Amino acid sequence: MEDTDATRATEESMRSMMEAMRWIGLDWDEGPEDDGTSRGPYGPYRQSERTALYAEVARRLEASGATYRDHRTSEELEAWRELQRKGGDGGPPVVKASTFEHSDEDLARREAEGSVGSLRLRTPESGSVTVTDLIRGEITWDWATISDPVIERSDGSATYPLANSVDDLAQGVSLICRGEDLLSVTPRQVLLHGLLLTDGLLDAALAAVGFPARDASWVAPEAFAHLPMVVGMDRKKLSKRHGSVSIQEFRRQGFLPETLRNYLALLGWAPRDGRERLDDADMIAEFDLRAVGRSAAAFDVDKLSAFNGERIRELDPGELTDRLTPHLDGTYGEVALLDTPPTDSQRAMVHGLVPLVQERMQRLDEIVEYAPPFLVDELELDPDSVKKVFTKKGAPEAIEATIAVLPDVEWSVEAIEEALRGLPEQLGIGFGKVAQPVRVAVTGSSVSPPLFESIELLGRETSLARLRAALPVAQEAQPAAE
RNA sequence: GCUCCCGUCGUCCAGCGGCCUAGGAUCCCACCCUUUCAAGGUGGUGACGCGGGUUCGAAUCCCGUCGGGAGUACCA
Repeated sequence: MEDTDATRATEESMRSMMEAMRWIGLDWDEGPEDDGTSRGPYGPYRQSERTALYAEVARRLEASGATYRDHRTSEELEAWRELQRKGGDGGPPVVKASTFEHSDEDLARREAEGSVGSLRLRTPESGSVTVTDLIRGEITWDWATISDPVIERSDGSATYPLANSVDDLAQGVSLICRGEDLLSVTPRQVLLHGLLLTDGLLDAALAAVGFPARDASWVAPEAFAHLPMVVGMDRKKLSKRHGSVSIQEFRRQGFLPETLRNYLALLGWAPRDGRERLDDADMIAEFDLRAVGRSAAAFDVDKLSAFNGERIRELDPGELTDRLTPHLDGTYGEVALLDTPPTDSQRAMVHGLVPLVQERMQRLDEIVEYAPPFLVDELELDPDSVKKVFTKKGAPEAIEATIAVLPDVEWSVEAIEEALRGLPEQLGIGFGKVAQPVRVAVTGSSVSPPLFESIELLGRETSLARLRAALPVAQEAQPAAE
């Protein structure tokens, strides 16, 4: 867990990240646990708990001459960079020991003033590095274009380059797989790996601070894989709503974790046979880093939604009922249509509703659009639907006829359908002219789950009560007689 | 500015010199089905950034160009 930046890595943000990973279904064999402990033989696994190791390594690196101290203040550095960028003496802002190391006098003066300075790693002044990336192939940089990184801040804390390089080796990391944004940081990482392995520097440091010894067979990580960035539909990187925050957001919106896993795997990759619908076993069996694409992928919520709807339709009704519950009891939203936990009758109602809504949902949170008529005592009629449907000629008659026929039908979907189907002929109008007014009366809206099923689910009493209550509204809405 | 990366339908992928008058998915449109909304079915619009090469033949190889992205922190 990379929490070397104390200002960003709060207890809360770390917890939220682990929760998000667990929800989406990513587990780990070795690493931190929720309760603050660790699991695995090469811990601790929070970088904030490994500071003694980093400091020990830094001392040894310093003693070996691989580093130098930089006493410049942030202001001095910023001014220098500004000058360089503007073309000051022609070069880009590359920090190299050759031009940056303090003279003996300057060093003495700064130290006398009490400055500690930060610790920079000396990178080669010339020559080049080539790293092999599983996704991008060979990439080469000239060392002259690479700045000497700060590996220890003036307050003594380790920075990401040091901490990660140490942990790569100390914890036996075999594959470094991360975003493309970290590609340019790779040269200094391999440089550090080499230094840490030289003369057993890391092993000695590990022993000195009492951390678990490395397995002797570990060398440097076998491979790097820099994955393409995921960007928004506007091609800008997913900054504002990224990371754990948006994962929790997807959860609230009712995306299934298995949908997210499937969709995310397809960003930058596709199985050989081109199938898009993959379960975990498929992905584990077929995923191949070498087949990952190299260009940034835009996150398309429409496509995600389509996938999600497909998976919702495949859930069995009992499972869907369970998954819907947190969207109805106020866990994820402000609307609480169910008690917590739901009563037996509430659960039965949701269970009965599931077959009616399953094929018309893309996200679980859409249940709040369908459920109210079935879970609420006092039905409110949607004004737009009233205006659109009740004003039509024949609406009150259709409702009256339904009221007349409903008390005596056998209470089944089929019988209800048969009874209502008989009405158009009797009234001399089309079936739509009957169904719509009845729909609005019973469900409160001109858009609802299938009518006969809805009536059946609501029950004879509730359906009749709603029809009777709506009748005067429909009569009122009729255009004045000429 | 400098360094590195990338460039096939709006979007995600397939394509690895001829099977491509470029395929699938999503989106959009039309039609069918239909009690509303969906779901489902059928069909359709839509792309190799540009310019040079190499080759009998290029989306596929090479060069250039343009465009996009990332990095350029005592953040990670």
